[in-house]
Amino acid sequence: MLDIQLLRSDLEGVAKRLADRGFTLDVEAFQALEFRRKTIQTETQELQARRNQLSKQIGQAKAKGEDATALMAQVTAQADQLKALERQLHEVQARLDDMLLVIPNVPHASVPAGKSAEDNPEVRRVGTPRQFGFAVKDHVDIGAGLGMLDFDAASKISGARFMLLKGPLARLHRAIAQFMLDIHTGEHGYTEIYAPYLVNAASMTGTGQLPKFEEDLFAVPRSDGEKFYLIPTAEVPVTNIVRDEIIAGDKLPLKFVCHTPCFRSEAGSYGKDTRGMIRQHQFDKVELVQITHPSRSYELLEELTGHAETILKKLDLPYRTVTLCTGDMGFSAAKTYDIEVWLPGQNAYREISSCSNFEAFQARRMQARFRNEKGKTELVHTLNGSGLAVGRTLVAIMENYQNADGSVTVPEALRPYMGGTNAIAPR
RNA sequence: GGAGAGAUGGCCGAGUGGUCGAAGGCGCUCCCCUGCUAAGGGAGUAUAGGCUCAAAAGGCUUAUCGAGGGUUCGAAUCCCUCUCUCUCCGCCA
Repeated sequence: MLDIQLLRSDLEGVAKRLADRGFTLDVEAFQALEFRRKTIQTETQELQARRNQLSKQIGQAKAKGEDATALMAQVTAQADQLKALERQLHEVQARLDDMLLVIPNVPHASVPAGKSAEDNPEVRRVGTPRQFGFAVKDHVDIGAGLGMLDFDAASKISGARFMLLKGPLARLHRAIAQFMLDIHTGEHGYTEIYAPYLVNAASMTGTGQLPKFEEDLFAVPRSDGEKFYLIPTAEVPVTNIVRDEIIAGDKLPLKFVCHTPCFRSEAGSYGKDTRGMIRQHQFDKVELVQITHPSRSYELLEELTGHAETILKKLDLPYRTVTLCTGDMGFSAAKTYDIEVWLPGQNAYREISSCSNFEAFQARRMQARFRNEKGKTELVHTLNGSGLAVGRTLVAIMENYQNADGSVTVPEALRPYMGGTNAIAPR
């Protein structure tokens, strides 16, 4: 959520910056609502002040044993009008809130302008794609050849966009997550979190998934008529740890790492990535979250992105990092780096991590604050990034470490997690 | 699933219809005293808004005692609904 003060003071400027990311801010509608709010609020508060004053006098009069009926009549006379105004004010403020909740974040000044993914500048490229002396297969064929990746069973059990792993490949999937958690906790100073996979609407609103993107989420009904939402990323439960909290300034930054399954309906992505495990309704991810002092959030975004990249370096997977341009950024982000891993089966770099600084956008929705140097409360900045998507890391390993005989070499860093196994071979 | 208790400021805790944004304590900040330490004395210390002001300072004002609704001239206090927490019983990985 943007600061309403910013909209009041620089509406045209905000509209212009939002236009860069393809969002049209309805300036007239905002101004009209603001004008109404101002008028009604002023009038309401005047009547409230009058009521409070008269009520006080009534109290004093009664204490002295005097007759207060005249004063009471005065309050009664304006009661209906006040009630009507309070109701209107309530309604206008709710509408203003609704409007604010669906306005995306303003891109940071360092974000390059652009319309789509094609305009994302590359920041760096690390590692060299391997030369294969044989015809490379994609992970679907490799998995089928191994007899350890079964989409038929998954579609029988659940439907499209699910997968089932077996044997050593399932273990490799588990090993990847364990490895990532160990690196981030042991070398990067993150605290491991285990969090709920079902969350309430307030949490989803806090991080920005609601109210605008409900169709992207899975939900389960509750007996009380409300619903639980399945988390689309650990960002949601983990960032909401600090919702409605005031954190001591010297505790910042908070650094959390959390491995969870992620559930996405993938509405509107029909036909995209239908082959393989690139785009699933359920996938695992190790997520990094930082809660920071506003003055350090951009510095820490670089650091966090580096933490995610470390995993790829340790796995010896070639990748590149791009800055998302204004037109390609997510709703809540002020700046995002995508890390893309090389997939020989697709002959392309594909997203495996997305690292963002949300500035105070989520913090304002969540009322997540800290006590600053002056002892005043101030909104924190929130950051997060995948460190990394587990399923896509598995894909990358299968494709980059494939051998001519259909086996897959286990990257050295993962062997301790695989009981010392060097390779996964067809059985 | 059944029965009961509770939710107040950064924290603890008082407050059952009137001048209560809220006693007291702790914590924190500043000052004083004391030749270290410890102790003592004083002052201050919630948040979010609105209007005003060129801006800042300031001034006026509203809301907030788990959430929402209601009663009342007036609600932390009374009524209703909901949420959450705790205790006991039952069930359970």
